[in-house]
Amino acid sequence: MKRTTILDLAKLLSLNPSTISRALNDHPDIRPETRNRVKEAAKTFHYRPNLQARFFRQKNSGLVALILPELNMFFIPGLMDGVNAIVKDANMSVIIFVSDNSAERESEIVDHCLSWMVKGVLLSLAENTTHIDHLVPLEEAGIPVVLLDKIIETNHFSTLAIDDRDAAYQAVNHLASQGKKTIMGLFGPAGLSMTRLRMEGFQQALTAAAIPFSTYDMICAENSGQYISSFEDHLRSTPYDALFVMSDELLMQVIPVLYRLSLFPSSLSIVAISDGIVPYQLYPAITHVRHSGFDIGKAAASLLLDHIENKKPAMHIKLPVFLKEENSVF
Amino acid sequence: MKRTTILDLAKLLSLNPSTISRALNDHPDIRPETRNRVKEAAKTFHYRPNLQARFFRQKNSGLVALILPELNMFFIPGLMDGVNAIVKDANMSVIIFVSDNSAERESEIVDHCLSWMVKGVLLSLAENTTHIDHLVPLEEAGIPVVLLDKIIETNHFSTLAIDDRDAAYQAVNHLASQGKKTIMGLFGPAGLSMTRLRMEGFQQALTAAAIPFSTYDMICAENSGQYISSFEDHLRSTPYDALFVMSDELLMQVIPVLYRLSLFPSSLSIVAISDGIVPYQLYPAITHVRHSGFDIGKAAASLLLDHIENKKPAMHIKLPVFLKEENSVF
DNA sequence: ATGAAAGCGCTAACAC
DNA sequence: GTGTTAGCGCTTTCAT
Repeated sequence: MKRTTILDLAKLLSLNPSTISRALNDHPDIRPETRNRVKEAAKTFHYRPNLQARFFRQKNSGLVALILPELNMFFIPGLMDGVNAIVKDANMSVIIFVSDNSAERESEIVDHCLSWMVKGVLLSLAENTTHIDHLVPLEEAGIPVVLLDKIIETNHFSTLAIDDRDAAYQAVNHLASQGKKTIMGLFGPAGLSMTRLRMEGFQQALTAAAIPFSTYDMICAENSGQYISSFEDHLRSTPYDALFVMSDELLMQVIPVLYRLSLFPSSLSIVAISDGIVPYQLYPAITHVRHSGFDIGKAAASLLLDHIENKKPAMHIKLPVFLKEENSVF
Repeated sequence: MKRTTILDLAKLLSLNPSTISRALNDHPDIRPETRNRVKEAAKTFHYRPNLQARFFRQKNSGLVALILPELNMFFIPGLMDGVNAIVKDANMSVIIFVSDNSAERESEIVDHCLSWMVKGVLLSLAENTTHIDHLVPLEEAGIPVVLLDKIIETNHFSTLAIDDRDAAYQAVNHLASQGKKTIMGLFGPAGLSMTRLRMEGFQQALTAAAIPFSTYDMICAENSGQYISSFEDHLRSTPYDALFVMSDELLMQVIPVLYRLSLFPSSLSIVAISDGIVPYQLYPAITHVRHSGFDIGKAAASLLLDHIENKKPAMHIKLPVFLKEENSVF
């Protein structure tokens, strides 16, 4: 059974294809009577627009690309939800790509987005992406890009992330204000700008609190989780009174270690940067600086739509974050 | 700067557009020499295929739709990852939709998939979807559908999920084999077939172990989490020696309650159906029947591709699950 | 091994 | 307010 097309409807109603098209798209020129006739016929004959044809004709795609380095349980679902909420309200759809944290793959995906003629790109960078040269073709094609979460600041594209430095600062400042002196910071991959900023915030807070700082108080755990065991050895041999953890991912890895060493919940104060779910799995709940994937997704998608509609200069947005303090009383 | 098209290349090389097209697509008819000339020109002039045009011409879209009821941190990221892994290897892309657990929205999305001329649909049903009438148009259009995770069994479409009944059976059987007698089962929304099957497995295991069963030993928590508090009251007043939790989502909600009542980790044995992450956040880790969103996503996407390539009858696949026992020794 | 030509379904000038 | 017409970029018969 062939699919009903605009031409079919045109013949059926002895009208011109363009009239059908206009009627279906609520063009003001069309008489309401005609419009209704057309829409009725469309309904009875199960007409469905061929988006492929429409977008081809219109030289755009109604698609927003979301490129993510990986799909994990932290942050990503919320982020996607936020993106989706905004994009669907703009009558567009989300086409999703995963770079598997590979800069080369990311580059291929960007190419593919060009081929798809997407209307915009939301991109969270792969871990080993060190420059944004591969995005130049998007810029040349006039396709707006918003970098989110894992970003590199550049004049060419807007970026949106939380205020990483301040997040770490607030967290560590809280520990300092509790009188904690020996503080261990646990960080993610050292290559990420996100990590560097959080390390800066960490150090700045220590400095501000006049807490003597040595590099031994920071550990960068690369992706694998194998570093966690060296971290365990370190913890075993060195007494800390507080621990700063820069992400939910690390928090989740480190918690079993702390249980094993009986450092949690009793002797070690913990503060994390978190989306606020994992901290409540623990008892007592963990004080954390709260961020939200959903908010970031929403904000980034809104910004992208803004860029799609109005050509405007790139901007760098830092979403503020707030400390969510938990009572550590038993 | 206009985008380079096949026509541009044709003029440039004094060849016919069709030759260019064939050369770029490695058609065997084309002489290697010509092919290389064309590909070189394509590279130097930054030719990018217009997928919109190609797919329009070919009457398909290179898109697989993934329709999910919601984006949560359990299961979904893994599922998406699995889907994506398979789909990208088949040179197709994933277009994602979220039904927000609304049957009406799901219906609209299905319509939209038709308009997109997607090559196949992976669908996890909304909570209040009770029939699959809205999928008939897909069937009529010859677009394969695979229902996954949240499913309704039907003759019309393939389904893929874990063996829910067996998962619950194994879990409760394990508790029974440990000599547990008073067992509380915590379940999700009663409307889901997934829930009903897990309840069946729960009861069957109790029956098999000759454990007297009363309906008071089961609670269905509807989505909101407000039921959790009534569950807390119930737990406070009734002494159980074991708890079965049917999902990670519930497990995560219930853990803080158990801590609060001091039922965990000491007095109450817990078994859950889980993807195996949350159980290790706790100490001691929780014995669970392990399933995997990634595996389900991969299997469902593979099945869908199979349906896309070869017209074959619908099948119902139940992925097996296994008990992952943890030592509860302190 | 390459060329010629048609057409996928839709929209947007431009006419009337 | 509706019709006419052309064409988006690509693939694919069919012919040579």
